[in-house]
Amino acid sequence: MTGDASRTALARDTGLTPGAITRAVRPLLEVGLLHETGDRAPAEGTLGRPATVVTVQAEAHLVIGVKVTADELFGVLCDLRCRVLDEVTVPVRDHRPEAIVEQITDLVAGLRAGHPEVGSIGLAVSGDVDAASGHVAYSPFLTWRDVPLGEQVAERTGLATTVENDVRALLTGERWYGVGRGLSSLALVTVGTGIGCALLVNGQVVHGSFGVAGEVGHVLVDPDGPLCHCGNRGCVEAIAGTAGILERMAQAGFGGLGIGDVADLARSGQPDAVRVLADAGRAVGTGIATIANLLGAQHIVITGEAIGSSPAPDDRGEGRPAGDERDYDVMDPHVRRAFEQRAFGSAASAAIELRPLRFVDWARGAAACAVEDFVTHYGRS
Amino acid sequence: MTGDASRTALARDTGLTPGAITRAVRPLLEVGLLHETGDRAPAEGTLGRPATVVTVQAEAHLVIGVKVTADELFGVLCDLRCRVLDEVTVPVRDHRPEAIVEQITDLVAGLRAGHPEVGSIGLAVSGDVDAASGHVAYSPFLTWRDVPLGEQVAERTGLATTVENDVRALLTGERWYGVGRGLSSLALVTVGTGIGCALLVNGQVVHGSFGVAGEVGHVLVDPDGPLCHCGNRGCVEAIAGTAGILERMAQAGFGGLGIGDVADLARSGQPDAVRVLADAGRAVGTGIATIANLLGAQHIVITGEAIGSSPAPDDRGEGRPAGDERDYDVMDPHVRRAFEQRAFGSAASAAIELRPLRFVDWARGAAACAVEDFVTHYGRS
DNA sequence: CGCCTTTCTTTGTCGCTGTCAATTAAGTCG
DNA sequence: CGACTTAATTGACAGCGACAAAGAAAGGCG
Repeated sequence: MTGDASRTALARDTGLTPGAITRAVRPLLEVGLLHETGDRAPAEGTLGRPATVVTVQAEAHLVIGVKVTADELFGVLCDLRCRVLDEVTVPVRDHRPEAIVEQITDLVAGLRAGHPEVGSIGLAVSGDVDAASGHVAYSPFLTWRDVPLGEQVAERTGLATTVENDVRALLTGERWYGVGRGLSSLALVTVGTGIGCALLVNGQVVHGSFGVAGEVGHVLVDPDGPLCHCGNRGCVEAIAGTAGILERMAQAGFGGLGIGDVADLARSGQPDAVRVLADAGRAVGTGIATIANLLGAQHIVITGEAIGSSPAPDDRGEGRPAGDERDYDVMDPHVRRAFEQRAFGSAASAAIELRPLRFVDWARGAAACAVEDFVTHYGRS
Repeated sequence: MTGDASRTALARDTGLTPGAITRAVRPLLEVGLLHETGDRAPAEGTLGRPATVVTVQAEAHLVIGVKVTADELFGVLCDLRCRVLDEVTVPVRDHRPEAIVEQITDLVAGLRAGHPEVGSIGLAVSGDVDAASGHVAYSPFLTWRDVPLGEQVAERTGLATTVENDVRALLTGERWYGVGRGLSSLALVTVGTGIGCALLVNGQVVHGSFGVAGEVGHVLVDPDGPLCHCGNRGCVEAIAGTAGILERMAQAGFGGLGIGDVADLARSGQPDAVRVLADAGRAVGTGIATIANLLGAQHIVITGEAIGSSPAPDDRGEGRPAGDERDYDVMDPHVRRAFEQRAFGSAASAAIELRPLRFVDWARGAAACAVEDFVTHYGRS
């Protein structure tokens, strides 16, 4: 799955005959998408002819991924293995579609300079995205409705362009290049300002019949809970989203705090902060258990601003930079306890994993969508 | 999708060339699985050569479906279109695996008599079923663990045998032969003793990584709600399952009632019954909204003992037979209101449909699984 | 050292599917 | 009747993959 394997191993993994592999591999070697490493495979000690390892020539085709928000554009240049070769951030001046298309075009031109191998673009946008047509049906943050973003960027750049919802793009990245490798059932939950989610079921990303899916943020946790922006009470997001947490702290007399301050207060034992973040953790855990119960998810990845961006959270609670938005570490035990309590039967076997998230990861997800498209459409049209 | 179509129509629907259809259809005509009706297709008024309609010869291959419970076996004889040709019910004397296999063998022999076209069997069992291997991993009601039911029945009867979880079997029947025809996203919710659910996502039935999926009965509705047998409080099933409803009525001083009595009381305006069933309806509606929010289900079918078995509920509330278990009609407005309230954005576009359910439908679902297996495996081995 | 065994890889042959582009079939309409 | 229209069939061909035999590249061993 990493792209390094002997032909025999490929035959075994794919269920095809060695002969079929030879024939499938040859043209790809010729165009340079694969190449043989000098390595002789399973090292020493074995009899017989040593296997020659073939691997993807990751630099043969480069892609650009862009995460589009109303404030900034995050762009990355990736190779076929979705390794980030270059990255750039651009503030958004004007978030009308034409202006964004213009800025994306410039950003792409910049990343593309000196890299003629760039062949496709992936764009990640929050909201209701129709990946098939490349249209952004509705994006609240950008205040867009039915924008043919894919077509426009493809026309301006001359590159094949894929558009996808941002969380689903992140899931795609994780599924092919992250912890989700080889899994056919995966849920990716983002915890931060909002509580988002993208789902992989039976090896396929769930898009939802009406463009809506994975709305774990609006799972009910407490009918007497705080009011959510969706109009209901007690949604996961109303309890565990940043705004909800700050609101409840303000009600307890702690106005004007940042989420990092709340986490710090909780770490130092302040009862209101401890209670509010415990409630938030239970809400997230309940949402995750609901996913596990309904879908039988094999693996659940939690990520988002609340997790932070460095691999291991600093457990000492000191030396943390000002404005740090991490609060998940405080919530985590409550998340897990609520999950274990509410997961039904063997649904509790789902593995929960934390994954720090940097902003480039969103862009990398977009790039992963572009790679996926390139790989699946290769050879056609 | 009903099996009646001209070759041209098939070509359009499948995306294949007319020529490919001709070649695909011919051998099936020869073995008698398809046949040409004399009809000339799109009736009058059109130019050109009239199309000849081909249709499945439903009687060419018959299947037997059996729903296995700890009390009774329900068996049906179906044709390839899953129309029920014969049905039989047998009380279960002894629910140990060997005894059940024995009874299934007898039941099959009875339905099979005089029908040499019978070629496969479908078995529907509640609990954790591994459809791939035909093993019943765990069935609480039958108190079975890891029973190789498929193998045993296949050996005894000499017929290809498919085993599936009962609710998923019902979904399969609905998906191919019921309201779900042509849909790629469907949720089937059963309301009665328990609250069950099976899900179709991206055209595939969700089995869950650990054999658990669709547990909408254990979605949280109210953290202060009644205790559920799963150990938590306020699950949908604890509030809207038959046992939960009766329990709450008993707490209000109405002990010893049946579910039909509760419904009748509610219809006559008795406040406790009205409240208890309204709570139940809201719980079901919340569960359904959760499915819609997470999966973007296109269509939701509600069925189960609570719906009753005749096509249209008798609205006058009189002349109902004693012991009628229908209570859903009282719950329905609350279900819909809760659904509309909690469905997020366009997830509310999901169509909700009621479907009366007779016990033979369960068996027919099992038959549908057998037909599905026959169709997909036809031509191999 | 040369031959044997083992394992990986390639290649020739074949069948299956499905496309493409005629060709044939069966109607309607003027 | 002949032009037109749509349906169905057919032959030629291409792609994919199975199967089996052959070739290649090692190590072991007499």
